[in-house]
Formats: sequence, C-alpha cells, structure tokens
Amino acid sequence: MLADVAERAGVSLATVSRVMTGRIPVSARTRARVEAAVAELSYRPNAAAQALVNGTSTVVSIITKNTLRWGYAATLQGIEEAARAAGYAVMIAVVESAGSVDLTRAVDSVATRAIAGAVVIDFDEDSAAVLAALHGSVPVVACSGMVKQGQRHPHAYLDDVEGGFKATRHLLSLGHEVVHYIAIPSGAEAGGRERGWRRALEEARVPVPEVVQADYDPLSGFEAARRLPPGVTAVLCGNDEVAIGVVRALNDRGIAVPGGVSVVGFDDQPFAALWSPALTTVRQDFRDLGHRTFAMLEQWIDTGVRPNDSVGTASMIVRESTAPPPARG
Amino acid sequence: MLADVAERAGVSLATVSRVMTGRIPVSARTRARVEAAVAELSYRPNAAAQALVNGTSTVVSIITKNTLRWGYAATLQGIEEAARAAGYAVMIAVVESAGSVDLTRAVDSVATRAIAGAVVIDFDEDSAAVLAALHGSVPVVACSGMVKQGQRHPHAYLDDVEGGFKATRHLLSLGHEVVHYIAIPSGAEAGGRERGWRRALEEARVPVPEVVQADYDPLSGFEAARRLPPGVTAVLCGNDEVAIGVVRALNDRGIAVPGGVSVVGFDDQPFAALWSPALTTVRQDFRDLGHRTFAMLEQWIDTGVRPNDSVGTASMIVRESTAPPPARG
DNA sequence: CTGAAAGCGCTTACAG
DNA sequence: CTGAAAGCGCTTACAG
Repeated sequence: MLADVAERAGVSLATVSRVMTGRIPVSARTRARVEAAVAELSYRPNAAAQALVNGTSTVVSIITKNTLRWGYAATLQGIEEAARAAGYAVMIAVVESAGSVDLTRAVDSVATRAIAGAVVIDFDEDSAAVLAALHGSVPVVACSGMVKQGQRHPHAYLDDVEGGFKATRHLLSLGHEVVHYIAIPSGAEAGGRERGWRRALEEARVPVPEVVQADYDPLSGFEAARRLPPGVTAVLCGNDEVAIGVVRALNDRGIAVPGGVSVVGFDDQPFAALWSPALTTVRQDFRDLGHRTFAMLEQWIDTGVRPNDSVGTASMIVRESTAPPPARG
Repeated sequence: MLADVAERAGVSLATVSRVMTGRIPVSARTRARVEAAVAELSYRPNAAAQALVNGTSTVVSIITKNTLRWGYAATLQGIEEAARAAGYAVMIAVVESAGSVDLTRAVDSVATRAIAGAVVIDFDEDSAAVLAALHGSVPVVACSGMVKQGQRHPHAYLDDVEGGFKATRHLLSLGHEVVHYIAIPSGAEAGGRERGWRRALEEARVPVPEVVQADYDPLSGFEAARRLPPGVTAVLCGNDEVAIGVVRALNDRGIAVPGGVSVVGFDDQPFAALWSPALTTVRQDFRDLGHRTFAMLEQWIDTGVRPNDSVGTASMIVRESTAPPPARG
C-alpha cells in the first residue's frame, strides 16, 4: 500500500514513510504531493507491519475477570478513557476462571500480542493468578481494592480497608452495639472491606460476629439476609446491590430500614442516592482508579522506570438507611 | 525468536513454523524435538509478524459509545464471550462523540488494525455515524434496539418497539386512560421504545401525551418526574434507572407506587426485582444480542457470505409497581 | 518429511 | 532533502 502512494506521488517508499511518521524533514512540496496521494487513495498504514518493524505498538491490554459488574466496569471505563486520551488502542482479555486454559490465554494475550503494556484489574483471585504468571516482557500495572505488600507488579489502590472501617465506625457511633457484615465473594477487594470492618470492631472492643456470605447481586443479598441472626440492628454490605436485597428482605419481614435495622452499602452506585431509603454507603472512585492505573503504566512505558504505587481514599456518604438502633423493647 | 527455536531443535525455520501452525505433516520425532525447544525457550509467536504475513488476524474490534451503562455493558459482555469462545481476541474502540476526531479514530481502528472484523453497538447516533463511515475492508456487523430498513451493514436487533408496545398495553389493560413516557436520550434504542408506546396508544385511540425527556440515570428520572403534568396515573420509563428516580420523586410528593401512580421500567436490571416496589419492566436480553451479533460476524468471516439480520423478542415482567389506577376522587 | 528462499508492509540507518 | 537496501518475525510455495 505504501508503494501505491509512492508511485502516485512519484517519490520513494522512504519518503512516503517519512511524511507519514512526520519525524524527519521533508520538503514542503514533496510533503504536499505525498499528502495528496495519501488522501486520494485514502491510505492507512498497516498496523501489523508497523508493529513488526517498530517492535512496539500503541495498544495496551486490559486483563479482567468481568466487564459488567459496577466496580469492574467503572474501572475499565477509567482505564479506557485514559488510554484513549494518551493515543493508545485497547484490547481486553477476560479471564473467566483460574483454569489453565483461561490463564494461558490471558498470559498469551500479553506475551504474543505486540502490545506496549498491560493493566490487570486485580480484584479477585483469578486475576491475581494471571498477574502472578506474568513475567516481564512489557510493563504491567495492576489495580486493586486493598493495599498488599510485596507485590511483584506496581499497583494503584483503592482503600477498601479504610472504607470498611469508616462505615463500621459510623454505625458504632450511632449507638449500635454489634455490626454484622454480609460479604461479597472474597479476593482482594472484598477482603479489604471485611478487614476494615473487623478492625473497627476490634478497636472498639466489640464482638465480631460471623460473616454472612453473599454473591455480588441483589438476590444473593436477599437470601443472605435470611441467615442473619435475630436481634441484628446494623449491617454493612459488601456492595450496594447486596444492600438492596438486604433491605427488601428486611422489609418483607416487617422490619423497617433504618427504623429497625440500619443498612450500609458499598460503592455508591448511581441508584443508591435515589433508593428508598436512600442508601448510606461508601464511595469508591473506580473511574479515578482506572485513570491512576493507566497513568502509572504510561509513565513506565515512556520513561522505562517502574512507577510507585498509588493509593486512593474512600469516603463515607451518609444518607437515609442508617439511624440509631431502636430503643430496647 | 523462531530462529532460536530452530537452532535449539536443530531444524530449519520452516519446520518450526510447521509444527507451530500444525497444518502440514511433520515427523513425530521432529515434532517432539521442536516442541521441547519451544517449551524450554517458552517461545510465543509474534502476533504482529503473523498478522503481517497471513494478512488476517484473530482479533475483532468492538465499537461503542459507552462501556458502563447497562445496555451497552451487557451487550459488550455478550460479544466478548462469543468472541472468546470462537478464539478471537477483542479490541474495543470507544466513540465518545460524533466529532471528527473520535469518528476518525474509530474508523481507523478498523481500517488500520489487522482485524478480522468489527461489530458496532449501534445504540445511538454517534455509533451510527461511525457505522455510516465504515466502508468494507472487513466484515462489519451492528446491533441495535430497533429494526431499521435499508441498513448498509447487517444488524442483530432487539425489539424495543415491541417492548414499548407491550408495556403500554399492560398499563392500558389495567385501566389507565393515559400513559406517559419518560424518554432516555434518543438514538435508535430509545426511539424504538418510544415508538412502541406511541403505537399502542394510537391503536387504543387514546391521547398521546407529550414525551418528557430524561437522561440515562436515576437522578435525571427524579427531575423528569417533576415535569410530569398533574393527574398522571401511569408512566413508562426509558430504562429501569430512570424508573427508580421517578418512583422516588413520586414518593417524595406523597404519591404511592403503584397505589397512586403505576411505573414501568425497561431492561430488567438485576436490582429491578428487589426494589420496593419490585419493578414491573420489559426484559431485553442484551447478552443474547451480543451473542447473536458475534455469531453473524463469525459466519461472515468464515464463509464470506453476508449474514441475514437477526431479531430478538422483548418480554414483559409484571411485578409490583403497576396496578389499576386509583378510583377517581 | 524437510530446507532455502521469497515476501507480507513498513521503517530507518546509510549514502548521496 | 531524498532514494536504495536491509531487516522486523513469521509463513508458504517450491524443490528436493
């Protein structure tokens, strides 16, 4: 194709290449001729050939377990935005399980593709497994909900521990004597939330009840709420969707929120503010997490120096679903 | 790199290439030697070189305006799943606006990258603009919420018109005399919903009230609800999130749902079933839409013959947010 | 069954 | 400022 342009413009391949890359001086006349030819032929360089000769590419790969759930999708959006702004195209590789097939695929996606770097959304154990299997041909940066020491790859973090801690403190300060936790599936992210909850209870020298396990969705929250022991007055949920199910289950049993039980969510999804009752929750800025993660990757690609970790903060959003515990009967 | 393997195994480049591609007979002994060398060197073929020589690639590109909102994200997930199952890697190109920069980028992403084909999530005008600008170097399939005639590219459809129609019929059959519509931003998808609503009203020879415009999010639904005229008894919303905001706005004015006003959502997002009241809504299977879209693309890539359009169906999910209108005061 | 050689579409020293 | 040539890492006729 380059050859077509060269012929049309009456110059050599090299010259066309020079005006396309724009790095080396070309006379104005020649440049104009070439540009005209490019336009007439609506020529587009072949990315594969460029990648081959340059040894580098302008694509980055995002490795993730999921693309639909709020935390993942919002983080993905943040990464994509930042990558696009920096002129990179993005590939996405989904690792559905830690099975060797999926893992190999994901690892290959960074090893065999001509990519400039990769980011892994390290929110769960499957992504963590991929991360562990990634050996450094290109820069790889990860993001996660909980600060972990001794990671092989640089990380951008959200502070889920702080989030869980603040939420639990909030409930305690309202006068609740016990705060229950309904967990989303474990992995780094959930782990941090639970850990913050536990720490707040321990610091307050208050009993730490058994964790009730849910999945990510509202229905699992609904079912988990049934497994809550009697006498509960406050519950922190692993995410807002679970909280929705919990509130509904409570209401169905004739228990008002927050009159009978206080409920706190996690994430501050868009619907949280408009729920009835509006959900008290912990806001995590996943999009910013994505921005930070990509910024680290870009810096690494550009300068060759491994970036430092980055940490975000969680903020408490108090709305209508929490209140002091009901007076003892 | 191939050369390293060849040297290590004591064979020619061609032989290594043959065992890698597996298409041409190689003696068992040679194959074993090569495979051993591949393993020892943990050799991975360079995708750029392969793409260059093969002229084809195993990546498909997804072009979309958004990756976070429910309809887009669920469709994206469906496409990705199907692509992965078929052995394709996926790139994603986000077109944030119809501005020429964004448009050019998106078009280039299919023109310059070595891709096997592309799918565009044609839910809005910006994606439609990209679609219109795509001229056929590789197969391109689109998906959309409303059947449109005379499309240049094959489409997989959701039947939003049917969905809007069914929802409106449901409200009418409950005894409502007027059904209002709160629209999400227009573009193909929203357009179909509105069209179905309008058709149901016209068929019933009932007045068609003015459309109230919202955005995609709950807050915009909340605000839109304030612009509803007095005396409303039934409202169909462009999506579930808007419905959430509408319910809340109504409640804040002391109007019960469904006691005072019936509200219907659209999409059946996971939270809809656990809402209070549980949301009556129209289920659209976006994930299946993604599967169908990719299947069409794959067929086109494999057989070279342009696929036929595919149409899905919308189903009505009746829950708690709809009821007969209140008795006249 | 296996090897030597050409070629995929570019970029970039190296000469002029 | 511009061109001829080599080379990026593979695959695939073409000979043997």
